[in-house]
Amino acid sequence: MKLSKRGEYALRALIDLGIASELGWPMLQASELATKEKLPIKFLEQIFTQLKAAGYVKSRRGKFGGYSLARPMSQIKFGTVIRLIDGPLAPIRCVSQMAYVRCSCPDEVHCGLRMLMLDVRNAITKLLDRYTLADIVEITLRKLRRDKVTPPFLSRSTKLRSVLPPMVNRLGDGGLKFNSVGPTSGRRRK
Amino acid sequence: MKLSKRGEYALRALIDLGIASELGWPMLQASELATKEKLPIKFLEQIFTQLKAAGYVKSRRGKFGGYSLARPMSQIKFGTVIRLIDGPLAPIRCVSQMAYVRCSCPDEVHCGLRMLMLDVRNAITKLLDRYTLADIVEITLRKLRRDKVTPPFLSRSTKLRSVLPPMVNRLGDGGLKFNSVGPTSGRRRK
DNA sequence: TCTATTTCCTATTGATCTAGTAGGGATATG
DNA sequence: CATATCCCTACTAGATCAATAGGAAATAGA
Repeated sequence: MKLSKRGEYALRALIDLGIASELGWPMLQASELATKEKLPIKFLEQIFTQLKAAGYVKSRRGKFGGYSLARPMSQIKFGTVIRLIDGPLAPIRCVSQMAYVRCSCPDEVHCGLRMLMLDVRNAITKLLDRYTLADIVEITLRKLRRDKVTPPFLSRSTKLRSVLPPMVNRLGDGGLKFNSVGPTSGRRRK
Repeated sequence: MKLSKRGEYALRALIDLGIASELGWPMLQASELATKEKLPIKFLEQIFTQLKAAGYVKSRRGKFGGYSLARPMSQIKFGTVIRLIDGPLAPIRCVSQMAYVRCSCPDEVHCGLRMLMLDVRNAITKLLDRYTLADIVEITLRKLRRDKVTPPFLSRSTKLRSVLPPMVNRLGDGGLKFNSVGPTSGRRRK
């Protein structure tokens, strides 16, 4: 039940790439991303290599090079990316659809643990296989605008446009039902 | 997104202990459980030690010793057990309620990844913190009876009662809504 | 062409975790 | 006392994680 750092950085990178591109900045440099999000550069490079090999990003090298998304954000599902980097989503292999392995229990059909874990698996994949990069980018942008905050990797020194390009807003407000966040939860309305 | 073997065996042990006890067999031996479920004995012993220290099981040693549940099954939640053995349920610590740790991202409130992972965490805990051992044991027993199967660890050589004791059946059929299982999915009705 | 900047590629490493194994001690039964 | 059980400590081979290191190849501008 854990996302590796590698996986976490990969998703962060994709999301940032998505946000930047949506704001008219289709290409980001690894170093840029690393400093802003405080990730180790060399590690991030490795991750990009992996993402590139899988067709999620493309790159340009040399001066003013960088990485950009290689396909439409609406076709990048989180589940698929996580599977690529961290392996199967299921808590135990005997409930994995994509990478099933029989377990050691004598009777799989009547295994209570399996029933429970199948539900857990389904709950996880229901979210991760449904939401795409487009969804998350959209929601994040909405939040950022609502609170009048500029995403950090856009505070570039040179050539930063003073006015943000008009944003697409395909969904009505409240389209996706993310639980509102609130720090560590606990009490909410005082 | 993964349950360790240690965690898996712990849950298996508890479930079997629950089933056995519900059938009038309050105590099981580690060796017995290990052979029937095909788990390494010594490893299982270690796990029992841990479960005992946390108050889930109690033990009796010497000849005819064994392990039994130390508290009512309805008070044993899966989430708690897994947290004990495998640590936090949340995919990343910054969305963990029980073991929150701030992550490296510059702005937690506007972090898209965090929003998504919070949903995943909630989906997981919603299941694991709701279902108790009592629930799973009940469902499993129902399934076993429906299909007229005897749980393997009850096929003990000596002193096995010929007639199973009357079972409690506190819930109407279909009370808990587990997805019906079906082998590896794929095609179903040929 | 030369230099600076970027991605690309391969190898290595220290730390931690996983899934056990090993060996024997303490305790209970008959 | 013999036997069966849990109890306790230590150890380990292997994998995985999260980087780090060093340089090669490509690109842009002077």
